[in-house]
Amino acid sequence: MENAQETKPRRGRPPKAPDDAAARQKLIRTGLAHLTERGYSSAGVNEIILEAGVPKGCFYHYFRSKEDFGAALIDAYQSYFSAKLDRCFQDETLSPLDRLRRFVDEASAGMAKHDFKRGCLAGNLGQETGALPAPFRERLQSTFKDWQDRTAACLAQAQSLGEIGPKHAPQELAAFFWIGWEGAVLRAKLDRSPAPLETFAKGFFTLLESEAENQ
Amino acid sequence: MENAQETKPRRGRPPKAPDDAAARQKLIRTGLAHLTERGYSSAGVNEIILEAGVPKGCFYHYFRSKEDFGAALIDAYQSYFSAKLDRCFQDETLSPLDRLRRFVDEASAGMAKHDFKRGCLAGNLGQETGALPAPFRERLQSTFKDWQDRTAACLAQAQSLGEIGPKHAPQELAAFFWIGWEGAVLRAKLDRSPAPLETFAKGFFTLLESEAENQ
DNA sequence: TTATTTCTAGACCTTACAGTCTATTTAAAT
DNA sequence: ATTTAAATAGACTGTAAGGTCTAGAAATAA
Repeated sequence: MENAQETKPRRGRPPKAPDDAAARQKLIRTGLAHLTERGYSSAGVNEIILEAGVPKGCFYHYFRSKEDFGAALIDAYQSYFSAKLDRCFQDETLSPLDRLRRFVDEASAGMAKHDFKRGCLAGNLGQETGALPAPFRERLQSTFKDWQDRTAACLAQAQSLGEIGPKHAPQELAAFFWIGWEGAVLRAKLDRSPAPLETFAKGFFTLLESEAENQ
Repeated sequence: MENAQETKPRRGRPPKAPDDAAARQKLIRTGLAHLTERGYSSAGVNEIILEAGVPKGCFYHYFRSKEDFGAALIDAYQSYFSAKLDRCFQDETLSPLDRLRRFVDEASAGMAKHDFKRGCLAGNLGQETGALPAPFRERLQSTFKDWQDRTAACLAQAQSLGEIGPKHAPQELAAFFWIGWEGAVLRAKLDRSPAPLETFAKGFFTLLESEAENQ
């Protein structure tokens, strides 16, 4: 009666909400650092727990397996990144196109902060598809779809404001953007340089400009 | 005297030229299949020699280590691919821009032949940088530089023939192309679909067209 | 033939890895 | 207090991986 939820209170120590579990969070953070740098296959559970300062039993208390952990990392990255996109794409102080530019700048700064040694988790794992647990594929695809949709919405606004022309569908442009952007992140990592990000962004915005001029 | 090369003939069984060594070639071919599909880290020497039907001692006769093998694969892929580019970019029956289109079509057909399960070796390993033997990085970078240079030469021709405008430098465009193309290959592998290749190619050629119109 | 070297062959070794097991400690309900 | 379950702790296990070793077959100069 006094309990808001209908579940009667069980005896024993109640489980922490996953978000509060410090050890779990530490594992996720450390795991993201490792996987964005090394990918899934060559990332070791032992290394990760060592760096996180969490014992093994604890890892397998929160995650059934490395695969389960990997899936959790994809989800964590996906929501972290969606939030980042929203922050940029819903910034009312900027024009829609400038919001996209803001994302590009922030992402670039983010890579710089780690000396261009860390890439995009979705890109890394996407490339590893052939070596990954099968369920990862769908998760990664829907991740890209999500980012693409948010980007398309931003581009649609730009289009309705006349910042870009009506020549191409926003969805098509957004698809183009994410295809190329992931390639740019890949090269930035390989070259340890922001140049590929800039090169791609410059080309992409040139494409958009031409769209505006040719309408 | 009768020997063309100055090296005096040694006793014992003479080493086969690497190109003739059937076992070595089989290993390279099988290795390329595995690494384009799974990358370096998760590809197993044992699996490869098993599929190649070559005993282990034989592998370590031709290659000092997995790393050495990987380096040989990069070189093999690099020269195989450069030849492919030359075949396209020096096709006199086509206009320069159509040569690039030919490359896109051939590469797309190549991926389709393997059900989009195999990607680009350089792209795969580039993404794995953080987990790779350090010397691989430079090798991969020079691989991309080589492809980019060949592509820039083709675009320069297109520019001198007026197929594209003088707005951007061919090197810049070629850099943009390879950044995005590798991203497209990544996504094509993840999606098991030619769509990303087409989407990127379409956008890229649109960009070039606008270059022509705006000159 | 014989000496010498390459190439083939695969059993074996070592290490690193994901995953298990058994305690112990901590926190809440009774 | 006592009971119950969560969370921490880390030694241990089994296997798969890269790499070594030794032996023999094949090839050619002497």
